[in-house]
Amino acid sequence: MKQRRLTIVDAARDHIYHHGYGSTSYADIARETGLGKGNIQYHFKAKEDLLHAAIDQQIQDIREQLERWSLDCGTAYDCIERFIGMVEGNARNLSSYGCPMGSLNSELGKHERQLQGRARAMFDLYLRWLEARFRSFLPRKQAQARAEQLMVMAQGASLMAHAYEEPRIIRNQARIMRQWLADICDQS
Amino acid sequence: MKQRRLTIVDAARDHIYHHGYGSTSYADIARETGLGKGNIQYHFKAKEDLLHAAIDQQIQDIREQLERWSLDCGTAYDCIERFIGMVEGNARNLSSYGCPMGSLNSELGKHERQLQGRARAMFDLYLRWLEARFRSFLPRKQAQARAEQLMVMAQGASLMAHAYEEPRIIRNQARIMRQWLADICDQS
DNA sequence: TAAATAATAGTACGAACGTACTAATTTATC
DNA sequence: GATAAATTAGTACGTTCGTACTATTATTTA
Repeated sequence: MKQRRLTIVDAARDHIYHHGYGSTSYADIARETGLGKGNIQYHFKAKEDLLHAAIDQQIQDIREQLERWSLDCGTAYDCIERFIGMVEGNARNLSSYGCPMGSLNSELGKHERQLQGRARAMFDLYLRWLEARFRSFLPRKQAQARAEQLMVMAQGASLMAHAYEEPRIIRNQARIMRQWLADICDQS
Repeated sequence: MKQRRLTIVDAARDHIYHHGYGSTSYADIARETGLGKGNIQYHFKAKEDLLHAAIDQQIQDIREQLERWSLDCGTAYDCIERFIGMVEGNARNLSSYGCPMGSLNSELGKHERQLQGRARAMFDLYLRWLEARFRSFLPRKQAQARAEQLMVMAQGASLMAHAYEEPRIIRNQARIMRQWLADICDQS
């Protein structure tokens, strides 16, 4: 049954996001899904498999989200602003638990470099998508630099907001990002 | 013997920075200091005490560093640039292990909110110091916002550089921060 | 120097974890 | 409806961990 697998992965994503990968156990997933511990292990032999599946599903979600944005938004400017809007819209979760990508990368980078490589793929998706949008009105190298800078600001805002448990920090930085984006467009 | 305590705390700081608090055990500290496990526990009854001591010592280091900078640097502009220079100078470590403050806050924020409060004090030191420097040429609210923004950029740069294991990201962002600082000074 | 205190090492214990394994139950297939 | 496969639950095992405890050695103090 495909549905069962999805239930488990969803629970794993939530628990990893809220408590970190190292503090997520089979017992936790079993409790939160109401399934037996052995059942979880039947679907995911090793704990790493659970993490891979959680990341893969999140990558899929991001892909679909970016495709939707590409269709919905008119100009490249609107697309990039949609990204900023997403950050601001998640202010509460970001300040409570940090960024799902950022905090996972931070944790995995400490000891499990191989697993971190998978988590990094999430950043790649956003970075490449943003870079493509910036290329609508900027040369290649500048577009790359701007995409990187925007991700830096978004990640920094998430981390600081999480440290202070302060959604206001996200909102302040979102305003700054919008001004920053407008300035870039004015210049070009 | 005060020296013994310091040896343990130093080892704890390094290990927590490199592997995270959750992946730091008494056995690890014992191995890296060459002391017996029971001895470590004699000096620090609970694991939390070890973390508190590590943070306290780091806070002390930051305090002394900021005082030194306040004396050494001429203008407020120089002071702030010294901060940016520190980030850039640590590019290699930051890309290998992330920021000691940022990654610790990110980890503790997930489950141990009380311990995170102590870690947050490190951010406060830098933020207040930067804010005081910005106030040399900016009104209070603006100085506060600028300090926050600079920390956001520094933390975002560290996190992204760590995710990609790429010191280049730190260096790129340091250049952007310098330009950003120069623009602020021009405007005022 | 003798007694007391501090410091050090080692071990024991209970809990939690990832994993392996087994048995039972459900679902699918012919 | 019988047989095979997939699914589910539960348990057992070996390891690691934080902590508690004991014994031993070094240091201080009177």
